[in-house]
Amino acid sequence: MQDLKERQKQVLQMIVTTYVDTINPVGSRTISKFYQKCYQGELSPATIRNEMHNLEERDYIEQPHTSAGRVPTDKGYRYYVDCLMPEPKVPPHVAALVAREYRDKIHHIETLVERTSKILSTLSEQAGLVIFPSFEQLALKRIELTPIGRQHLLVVCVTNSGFIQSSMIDMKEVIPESELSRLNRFLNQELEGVLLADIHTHLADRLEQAQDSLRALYKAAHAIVLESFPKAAERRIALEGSRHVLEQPEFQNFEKSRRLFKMLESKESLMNLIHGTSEHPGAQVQIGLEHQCQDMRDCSFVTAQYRVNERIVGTLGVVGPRRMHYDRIVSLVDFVSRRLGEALEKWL
Amino acid sequence: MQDLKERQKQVLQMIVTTYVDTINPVGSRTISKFYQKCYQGELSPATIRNEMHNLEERDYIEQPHTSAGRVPTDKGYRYYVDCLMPEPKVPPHVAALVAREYRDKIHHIETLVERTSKILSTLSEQAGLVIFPSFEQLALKRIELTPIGRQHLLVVCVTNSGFIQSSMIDMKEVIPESELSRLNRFLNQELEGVLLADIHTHLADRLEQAQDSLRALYKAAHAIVLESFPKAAERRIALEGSRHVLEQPEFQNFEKSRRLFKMLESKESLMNLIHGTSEHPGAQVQIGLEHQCQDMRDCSFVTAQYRVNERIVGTLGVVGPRRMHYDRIVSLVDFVSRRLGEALEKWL
DNA sequence: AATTAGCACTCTCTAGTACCGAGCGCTAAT
DNA sequence: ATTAGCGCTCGGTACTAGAGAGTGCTAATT
Repeated sequence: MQDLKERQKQVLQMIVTTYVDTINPVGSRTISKFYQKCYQGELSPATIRNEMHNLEERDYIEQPHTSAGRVPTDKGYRYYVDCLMPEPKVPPHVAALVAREYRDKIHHIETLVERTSKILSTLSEQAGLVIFPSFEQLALKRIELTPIGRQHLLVVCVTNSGFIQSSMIDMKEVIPESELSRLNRFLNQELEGVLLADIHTHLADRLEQAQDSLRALYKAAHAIVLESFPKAAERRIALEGSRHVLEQPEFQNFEKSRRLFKMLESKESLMNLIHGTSEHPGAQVQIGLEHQCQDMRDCSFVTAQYRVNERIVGTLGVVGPRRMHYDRIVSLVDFVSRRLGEALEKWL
Repeated sequence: MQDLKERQKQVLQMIVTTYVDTINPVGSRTISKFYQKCYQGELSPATIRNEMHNLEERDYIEQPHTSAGRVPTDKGYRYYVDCLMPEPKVPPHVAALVAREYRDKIHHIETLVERTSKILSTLSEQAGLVIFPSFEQLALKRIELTPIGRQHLLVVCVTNSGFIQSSMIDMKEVIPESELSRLNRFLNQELEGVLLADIHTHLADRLEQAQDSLRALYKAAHAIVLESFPKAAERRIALEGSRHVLEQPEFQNFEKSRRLFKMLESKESLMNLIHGTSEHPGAQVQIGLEHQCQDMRDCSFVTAQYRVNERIVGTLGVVGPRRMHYDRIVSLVDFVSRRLGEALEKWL
């Protein structure tokens, strides 16, 4: 694809920005006036019409119907986001608002995540969503076995960064106190520094190579670990402010809003759409059909990974109509993802 | 309010049921035919019109406009729910569906609650909601202090019914192992059988009466309890299937759906609406403006408390348009509330 | 006294029509 | 390469007419 001429870029940019602002298909007259104001040059509507024709031939814009103005296509938005959009910058008052939300101590990780989702939604005026962090990529610091009554064992593990994961397991047979504390010491020796994701295989490997004298110990340890770390921890999503999307004029249409809500309510589909996105730092944008999901063809996603100790632990972002203020939203999502990471690091 | 005549009841009942089924204001002709089918009697449209006139004068039904059929008012629905509705009965296939959802072991309480909410939503074809259980009204069985590293203390408490609540607290100063286990034993002696809600005041009272020798111990215990049981545990709500309400014809109207979603997204308002409801067993119904909330004037709530060991621990229910199948929904909500209670009891 | 047939009236909903205006494409002139 | 001008297309709005559903009222009937 050969690149666009300078003036075509200008026209495309104006079409995108005015369309995003006004929802009205943009006509040549409007652009002509706008051009005068922005670039001091003089261009007649007819000239603009010619440029528009070129842009339309190359699929950057389209007409909803004859005798209407032009509207950006997915490709047009994409070009805008990649090449035309002003450098994303978070305005100070937004930064201040976000900072204030994270200021006071938050006791539950749920609260933190849900609050983040709400921040995204309020400041973007779209739907905000946060996939709950997974600590699979963090290293184990210590593990603690506590008997609860006679029947149950509470397994608590703490990661390097101070996160706690606890679960209760049934014990088939009663393990004496002394045995338990030996097992506990053993687990800590074996597993300190191992990634939570690798604990299973680590123990399984060691069990195979183990001498007979240690086999029993390994076996007990493995059993405990197996039960207390469910293999595929189902990940939760916090979604806030879907009503904002509903309020967009393009979703007045009943059929469209129905489809949208079907999607937003299915956590699995949402997960698929935004979880696989690239690992590069900074925000990614998926525009319209780029994500291949017919039901969401009128929506765009702006997402970013968030990190703890430079390890990716989750994804967050914003869902809105294709017609969105990409520059504002991209900077917001990027900014919030960093703040959430920091908040998690400072958490305990 | 004097009661209705038998035939008026019949007419009102037919108006409610056919309106709920069809969304169309019900005319005298329709009722006349319906009457023939149900009661074998013969009544001309004109007679029905007279009865309708009476019912309208007494505010049980109203006309959207002259020359339209009749529609039940809040008062009309209320009379239907209180006096006319068939005895709520859960059809066997619904019971089976619900039972299946609770059959396999569920590891997290979040999963259990969210699944319940989804059940309510799917089977009612409305929005389902469950307020997370609060264990404040359950008695403490044991409490366990575990040091994590040198900085933190994990406080785990188990209720009579086997529920776990754990929280991590910062320690200002390092407490030696022996001191800690003494404290632990002490806490268990003091607090076994006390309601979670009363733990604070219980310890505070004892502290005041304590002899000097025990003062230090009480003080430490109180400090720990204060930090690990946040005073007002903010309660979460699981809400599923709001899209169903959106799909109802009466919410096609943009302004109405906007108002509805504003409400549904504000957990606090929802909480206020359904939390205060009566403690009687079985489902309660709030119809239209009965709940005094203008933003929800077109909605009804069907809610029920759910219990663990006969103690109320939470509320669940269904939100939908005023025009809903009250008999079906009431039986469903009542049924599910009992099943959730049982599931929680059998939980560990 | 209760019921019913008949009729005039009201109001919504739909379809059809006409018209306005925005915006385009094309051609010919600059 | 740019632009002025013209004819054309098409969505949106306003207006009208007619159909249909349903009522309320009156007078007749049981």
